[in-house]
Amino acid sequence: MGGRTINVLNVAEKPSVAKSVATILSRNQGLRIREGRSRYNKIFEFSYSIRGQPCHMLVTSVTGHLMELEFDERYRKWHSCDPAELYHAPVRKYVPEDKKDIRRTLEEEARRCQWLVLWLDCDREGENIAFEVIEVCAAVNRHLILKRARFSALIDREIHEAVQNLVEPNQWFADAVDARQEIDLRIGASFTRFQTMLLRDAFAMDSVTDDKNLVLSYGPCQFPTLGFIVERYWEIQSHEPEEFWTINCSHRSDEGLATFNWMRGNMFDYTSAVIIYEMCVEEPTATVTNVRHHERLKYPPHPLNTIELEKRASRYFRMSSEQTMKVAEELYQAGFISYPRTETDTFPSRTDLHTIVEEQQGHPDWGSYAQRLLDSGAGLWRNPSSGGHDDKAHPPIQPTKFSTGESGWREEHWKLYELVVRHFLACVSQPAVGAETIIELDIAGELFSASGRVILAKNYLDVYRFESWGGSMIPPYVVGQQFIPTALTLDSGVTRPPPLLSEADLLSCMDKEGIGTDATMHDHIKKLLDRFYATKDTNMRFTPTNLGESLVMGYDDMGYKLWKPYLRAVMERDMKAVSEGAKSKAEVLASSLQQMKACFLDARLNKVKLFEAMEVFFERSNRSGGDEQHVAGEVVRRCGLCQEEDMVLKRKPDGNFMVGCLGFPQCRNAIWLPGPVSEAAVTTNICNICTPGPVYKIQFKFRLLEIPPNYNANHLGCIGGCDETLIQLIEICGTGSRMPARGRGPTAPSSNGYQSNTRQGSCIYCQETGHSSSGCPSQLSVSRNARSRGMNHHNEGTSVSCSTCGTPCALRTANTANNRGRKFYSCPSRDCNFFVWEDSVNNGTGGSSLGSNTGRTSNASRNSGRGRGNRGGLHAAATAFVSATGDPVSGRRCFVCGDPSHFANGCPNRGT
DNA sequence: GCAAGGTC
Repeated sequence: MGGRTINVLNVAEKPSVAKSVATILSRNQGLRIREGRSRYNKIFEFSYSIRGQPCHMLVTSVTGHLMELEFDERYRKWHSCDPAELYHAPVRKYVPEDKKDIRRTLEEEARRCQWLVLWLDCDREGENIAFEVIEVCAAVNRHLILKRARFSALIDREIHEAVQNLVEPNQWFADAVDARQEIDLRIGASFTRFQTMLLRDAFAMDSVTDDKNLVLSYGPCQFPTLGFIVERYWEIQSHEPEEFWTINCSHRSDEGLATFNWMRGNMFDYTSAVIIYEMCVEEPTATVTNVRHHERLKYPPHPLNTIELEKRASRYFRMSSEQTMKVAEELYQAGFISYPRTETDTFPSRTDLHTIVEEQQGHPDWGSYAQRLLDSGAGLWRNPSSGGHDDKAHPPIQPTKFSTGESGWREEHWKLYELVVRHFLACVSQPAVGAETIIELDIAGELFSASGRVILAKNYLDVYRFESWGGSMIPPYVVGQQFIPTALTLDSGVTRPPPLLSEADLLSCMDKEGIGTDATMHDHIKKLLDRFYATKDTNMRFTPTNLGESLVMGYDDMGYKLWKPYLRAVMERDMKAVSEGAKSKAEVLASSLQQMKACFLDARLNKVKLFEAMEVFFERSNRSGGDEQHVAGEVVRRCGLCQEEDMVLKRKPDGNFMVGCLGFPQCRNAIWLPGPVSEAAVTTNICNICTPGPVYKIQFKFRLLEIPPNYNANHLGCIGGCDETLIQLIEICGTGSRMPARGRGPTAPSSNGYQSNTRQGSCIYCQETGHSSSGCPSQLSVSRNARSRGMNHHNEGTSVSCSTCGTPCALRTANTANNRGRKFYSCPSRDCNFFVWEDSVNNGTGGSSLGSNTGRTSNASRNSGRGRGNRGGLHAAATAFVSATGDPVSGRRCFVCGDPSHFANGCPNRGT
């Protein structure tokens, strides 16, 4: 090799990498810097030798993608074409306006170079950007020789090795991204245009926003993210509290107080709990059966990556992920922390951890801790653990410059810098050490246990002030020791639904299901807020808006998983196949676009489902103009709800029949007819049972294949409530409509149009289990108006407000073994524990068998939902069997009625 | 006026 000097154009993904590469390769010798056409992307120049070839090196950068994908001009305008055409409309890549100056720099420099070396990040997106750079440069210099530098970190050895071992750019990687971009664009644009144009003007959405240009966007990342929020919301709505019982024991001695928990945990059968409890009270002597001591370690966190930074900032400082990334970016730009967009939670082995700690020694708050870390005699140092993720591009987030705070910093800068530093110091520290004691008791054959913990060494907890480790003292006990408990109580509680999703929960869901990347997750969350699909409360928890819930409900009723993460997962698999050469880009594009187009066309055919879902929450707008004309039909009877208009038989555009009030949308009385109806016509035959009359009978024809064999295809039926055949067919086959019930849990099947109607054992009208549909008090007529926000299918009114927080409480129906059918009010607010049985409100006792309105489980037990065996706190629950003197033995009396002449299991007043 | 992905 050797010979005359060649010009080499080096291009990095961002200015900071260009600077690092240039600094490392030039060894800071003879490095010249000049301006490019764009403000941020400088050009570095120096001499270098690649495998003996003398080179004049020019190092510059882009800022991420240089190009965007867009439809051809003819398809840009929303009304320019049918959205279905967007699945095959021509697309092209172009350099957007704000990137044109970068393109000019590349063109100008490429003209005078012989080689182009691509220093883009070594991931799929980076490879794709590499080809964008190639496209621009090769267009002005056909003779350019193209090379790719592969590096995994910006350190000397890696960079020098990379430049001496240049490889070919990887077309497969770039193709995978091309496919992803095209699929995202076509699906996103087609569904967004479709649902925006369909719904925006059809419904009065002033309650959502005054913005007349509201866009109802659909995206393969934003919708699954919304789906997580809605799903949790539904789970909460459909939660049925279950009453449970547990025995608590406490013992106060000169040494202090010990609280023992029943080892059976929570028992859901009242009678069994009472019987066991009475056995304990009859023989209350406690014998200590076991005393165990052992050492416990609490480990520091793994090195910090983006998602953990976002989650922790949300938990510790209540910062949104979007805000966190903005502030982290600013700290990064100013050089205080390392690159904040990283998946890596493992320090590369060559990281000089000691130097980073040394830099922090002078800090007034954590400087002395840093000094202790460096003192080998203190034994505080520990080599950091590995979280097991490495994106091969960036290290974990760590401090890169010492600061005691800068004049331009806001509170968020302070907090985030402190988090990054303390997190780093924690990572290289020993775990906290605790001594735990567990004491086990036997009372009448029942086992109880208590535990205590003493922290022996705080270690990393000294610097990581965001975490704590509760220590609780427990008096000493010895095996064989006996005592009479100070209190032995039978306490009750009810299971609580899980909480709304927090921002940290949401990020975890997205991470787990592969929705978005660490650099974009916060964007998707913000988009949901910007689009009015969800709101975030002061506790950083997300609730879907009516709009968000309607959209998910609509697609769910079509039976589509468009709001689930599967679509993205399939796409991710396809991308992987393309990047490995197992499938071609064209293959993946053709198959997934064909599938998505079919899905789109089908969704459009079923658009009535979206309408119905929207009708649950929104009034029809006058502007609707009749996109969804209801065909006027024949009168069946007078509307019993508004008593002003007639109910008429209609066939919906999807082919299903219903009887609806002509007063729609003011009156929403509607009766949905069985799905298998193929024809229906109102006759002059008047039902002689149903009142108020007249109710005209309808001649039905059913599709034989869709109904059970013992039913006839032809049926003269009545919709007034007397017709068992009709009721049974609706129960068996479902209606053509979505059901009035919400609160569907994740287990609800939805593979066919009838799924929500075929659940066993519950009434199809009101979804309650206490009666069958033929005995439903609402009969066939269900007012869709009742299905408003915040009321689930158990709601019967909102006449009680929470005495704790004032929130109106829904009246619901219990479905527990002991209280089936019994009504109760419970506060919908997450942090409120208000609960009261309706009968105790009505008879003026104000309390319930739970002893008080606050007999709730604690926060700690909520996450487990129906958590059998959960030991959540029950401290405020009924205290049933402790005498005034504190001696349980002398105070023996029936738990149920208080009579000392018998126990609860023989009580004549006890319910079953 | 649509997506998601880079990054400033």
